[in-house]
Amino acid sequence: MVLQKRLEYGFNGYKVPPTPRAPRSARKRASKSWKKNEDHNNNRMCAFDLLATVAGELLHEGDKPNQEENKAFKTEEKDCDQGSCNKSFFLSEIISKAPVSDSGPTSGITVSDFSQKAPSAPKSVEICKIEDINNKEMTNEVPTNGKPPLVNNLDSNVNLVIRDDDENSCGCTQNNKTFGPPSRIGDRRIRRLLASKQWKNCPKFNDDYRNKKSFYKHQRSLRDYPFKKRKLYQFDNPSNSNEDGSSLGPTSQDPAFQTQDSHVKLKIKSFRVPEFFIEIPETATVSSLKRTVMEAVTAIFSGELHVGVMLRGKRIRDDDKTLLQTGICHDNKLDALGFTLEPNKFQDRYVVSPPGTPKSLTRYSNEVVVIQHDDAPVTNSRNITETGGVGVDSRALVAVPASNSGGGLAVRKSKHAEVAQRRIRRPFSVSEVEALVEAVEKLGTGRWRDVKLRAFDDAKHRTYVDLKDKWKTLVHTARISPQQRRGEPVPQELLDRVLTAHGYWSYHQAKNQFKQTEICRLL
DNA sequence: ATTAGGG
DNA sequence: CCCTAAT
Repeated sequence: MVLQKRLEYGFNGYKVPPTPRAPRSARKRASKSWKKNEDHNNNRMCAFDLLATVAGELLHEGDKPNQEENKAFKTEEKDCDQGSCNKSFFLSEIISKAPVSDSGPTSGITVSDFSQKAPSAPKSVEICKIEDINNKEMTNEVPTNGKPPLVNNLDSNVNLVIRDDDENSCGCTQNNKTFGPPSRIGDRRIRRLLASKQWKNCPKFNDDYRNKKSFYKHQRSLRDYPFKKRKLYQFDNPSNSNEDGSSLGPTSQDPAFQTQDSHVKLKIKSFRVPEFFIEIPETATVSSLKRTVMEAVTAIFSGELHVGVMLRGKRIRDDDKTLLQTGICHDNKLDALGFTLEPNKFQDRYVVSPPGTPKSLTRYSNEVVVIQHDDAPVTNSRNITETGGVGVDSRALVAVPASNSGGGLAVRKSKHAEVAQRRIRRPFSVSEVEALVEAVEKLGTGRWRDVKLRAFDDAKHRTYVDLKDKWKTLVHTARISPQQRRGEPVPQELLDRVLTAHGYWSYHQAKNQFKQTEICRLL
């Protein structure tokens, strides 16, 4: 095509802007310069035909390095869906459907007989010294959550497609991992290109873009956004206070259910808790051991652990469906309903502080925080001490029962008290860094939402902003000398990959951005 | 909601 | 991590 030739010529002839989105002022300037050039336009081609052509070309450009330039980065990647092969589960049974009249708990689900043993007996708590953990860690694989396929996840068009094929298999699929987006998300890339702010600054493009805008908006509305910032002052809406859906199903507070709905009684016959570790002095009493275990279990249950609901072997993904809609109420067969515990992907272990550890260090929050030690060697004496005196490792968080302040009431204290607590610091573990690097290698540095979805979907406390920030510091860390680095050391291999990926993507991002501006010049 | 960047 | 501007 003539046009493409011309474009290519243009690419070689002009200087690539160093920073895609550097200073806002610069961007403004750029947009002004485009306005100037508007009059030079004499291209007859329909704007959208041109865009389609160009988008296709850009797409090709973006994919090419996948196969050629970046063979060096190819590695193998596993996508495991463990939703159905998770070994930790509740055995449960629907006993009966009971009228709402009996004065049960508000959740509508009655849980009983926790102590009974069943085929899947509770896993015994493993107690070991903290030094052992590092050794064990090498062999202990933490199960990850089952997740929808990544490719689908990336494409908003198929985001809502209900998948059946992964429900009953726990086999791992192998994907090639390379730099650059896979071609299947191509049309999303094109959409992104078209929706880019660069285009919006292009006067010629603008009208067409506006026409398409409602379309994009609709697409967005179909997506379910992964997380909402917790609002602090929601006095008016007590039903919102339950952050992570600790009530299963419709609440009986809802008047509609009070009158019409039947309750479902469940008996959970046994449950298993994922493996966790406890550190406790040899001199501790049995009762304090009990207490510690209880603390750990409580923390695990209310912390970063997901509960999955399975019905007849299939995972129910839609949290908003009622029990009635899902058919939970109808199937009275034993084992029809199951609950899975899904530990956080990166949650290598739980460690609970020994009794006597001061809890005053904890910022209150309305969620239970799990004490989590990193495997970084403790270099100072501010480690956990038996006296519980001065020091708790700075990485250790003390569990605060959520219930002790009336279910999050503490956070929503006063309308005037601006108690938007700074979130607790949670250093990235090496495995998290690894996941981040992998995701950025593939997706680039400008798609943090996708990175989040891809690699941190089940890490509720990691927002895409966090990931972006972490990448920023990683790049910085990689550039400074190892002596200047602090915290848990990141393997040099990872840091190298950070720099490589960062270089790769900043180049390609700049290149693509430049193409857009050039194309706009021609319009 | 997301992205980018400064604090 | 937080905050904000701009999308």
